[in-house]
Amino acid sequence: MQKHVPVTVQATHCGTCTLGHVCLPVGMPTHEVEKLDNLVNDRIRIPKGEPLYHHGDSLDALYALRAGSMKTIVQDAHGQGQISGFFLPGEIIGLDGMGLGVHGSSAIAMEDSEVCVVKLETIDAISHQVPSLQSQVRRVLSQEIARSHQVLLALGSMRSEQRLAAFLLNISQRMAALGYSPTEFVMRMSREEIGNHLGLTLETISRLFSRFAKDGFIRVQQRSVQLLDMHALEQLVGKNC
Amino acid sequence: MQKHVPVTVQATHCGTCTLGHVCLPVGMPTHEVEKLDNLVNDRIRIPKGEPLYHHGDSLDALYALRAGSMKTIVQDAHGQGQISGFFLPGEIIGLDGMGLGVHGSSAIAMEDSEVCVVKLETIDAISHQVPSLQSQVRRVLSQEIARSHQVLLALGSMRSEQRLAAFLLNISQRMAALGYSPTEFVMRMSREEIGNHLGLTLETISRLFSRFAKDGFIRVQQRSVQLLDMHALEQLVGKNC
DNA sequence: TTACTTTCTTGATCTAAATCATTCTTAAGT
DNA sequence: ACTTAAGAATGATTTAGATCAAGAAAGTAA
Repeated sequence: MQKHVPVTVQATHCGTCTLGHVCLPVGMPTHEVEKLDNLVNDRIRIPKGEPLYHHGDSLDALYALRAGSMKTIVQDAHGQGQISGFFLPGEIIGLDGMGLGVHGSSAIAMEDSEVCVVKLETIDAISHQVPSLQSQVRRVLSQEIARSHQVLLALGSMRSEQRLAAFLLNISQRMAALGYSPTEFVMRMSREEIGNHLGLTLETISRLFSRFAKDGFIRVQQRSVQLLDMHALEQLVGKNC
Repeated sequence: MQKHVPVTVQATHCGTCTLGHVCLPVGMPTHEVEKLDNLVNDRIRIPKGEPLYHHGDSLDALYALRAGSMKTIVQDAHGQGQISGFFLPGEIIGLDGMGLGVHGSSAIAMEDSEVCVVKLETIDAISHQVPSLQSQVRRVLSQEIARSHQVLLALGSMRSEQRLAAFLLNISQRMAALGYSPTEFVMRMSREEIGNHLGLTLETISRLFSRFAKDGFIRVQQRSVQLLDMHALEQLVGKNC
């Protein structure tokens, strides 16, 4: 399934990776990060639209998104799926299904992307020398839980406009963490994908974008968004009425 | 916040606990489970309606539900929360927020309950002797992710009747895992709580129960439910039309 | 028992968002 | 450039589920 294009010659180590401050090693002291040289078993390039893995594939590794962006889709038995998350560089993919050893979702590249492959057995091996690694893995796992709880909150108890506002603010925050502008960014996903993720239709998303723009909250041009009034968006999410 | 009622005298160990086959030690060889004697630091009784922890409380342990049932609530900034999950004996609570060290949700007992307290540092300490413990923790964490992805799927892409059917089947499955009847059980939660969890109102839940009963899928009497036609419920969840 | 509270059911009405339908944009291929 | 296709905006209509409202059960306390 996967297109293995191991970028071997000049293998990047966690110690030298520019994403260290947002990826798996977040918060680890520098001298510990340096011990993670052999953590990444492989790096894979995934062309736009191609899967990193599919629902049902067996699993023995997790993936750190190094470049590009991906989406994960939870498959419904007989229907089309629900997009459970969008991923930006430095974020970890493939955390569900670690229990059963089988992926519970599919991961698709939204643009040409590259991931670092971290095998579970490698994690266990390295954590003999670097005990804090285990807690790092726990951290990203629990972050993923917290993340999906936030989506749950949106889907379960927010109205359409609140969902989109919360979504935009979330993207903004993650862009900022990557060092990009929190107020101006290009979204890699279509209206339909946003709608799917938020439990709405593409028409509703489109209308909301227009309305937010009319109200002066944002400026939209295709997939590039500019947040003009983040406070208004925050207020929108906050109010339960 | 917590009512510590350490059941000290005859402390129960994982090795002798009857929930071993569904709880943290699932799948571990017996001789390894025996080494978990000191895993449980404490046991706490939580009376009905009382919190085990609250959103924002600092966190240094996770909890294994030993008896009773609990619900976890994700708090919205200004409004009331969304019930992110219902928990049965043997299930692990408090997995979100492990990253930040702060609980991202609140856990409330739905009936008089008892939990085993497992401190994170104890886990790390014991995993020196029992290396497989780390992967057990990873397993429950990723299970929690998978679980909340299922809820996400329900909230994002199912109609009301499908959500309730999926919910009933899920409870059924977990009751079966505990050795109870999969077709006849008493639910600890109110219509309102079910509705909240599924992103619906209590009226809708009530109407759906009535309709399912009329259609011969189930029999309901207050909170005790009997699944008469599980196949019909499965079909209902499956069809996307 | 009675009174009282909480939970549940059922009906009537309303509304947010879905669906259906059409035009407009932008991008991609020949 | 022209042609075709995919994505997006916007209007018209429908509908699933919310909201409003009123009783009926069931549990609890006096």
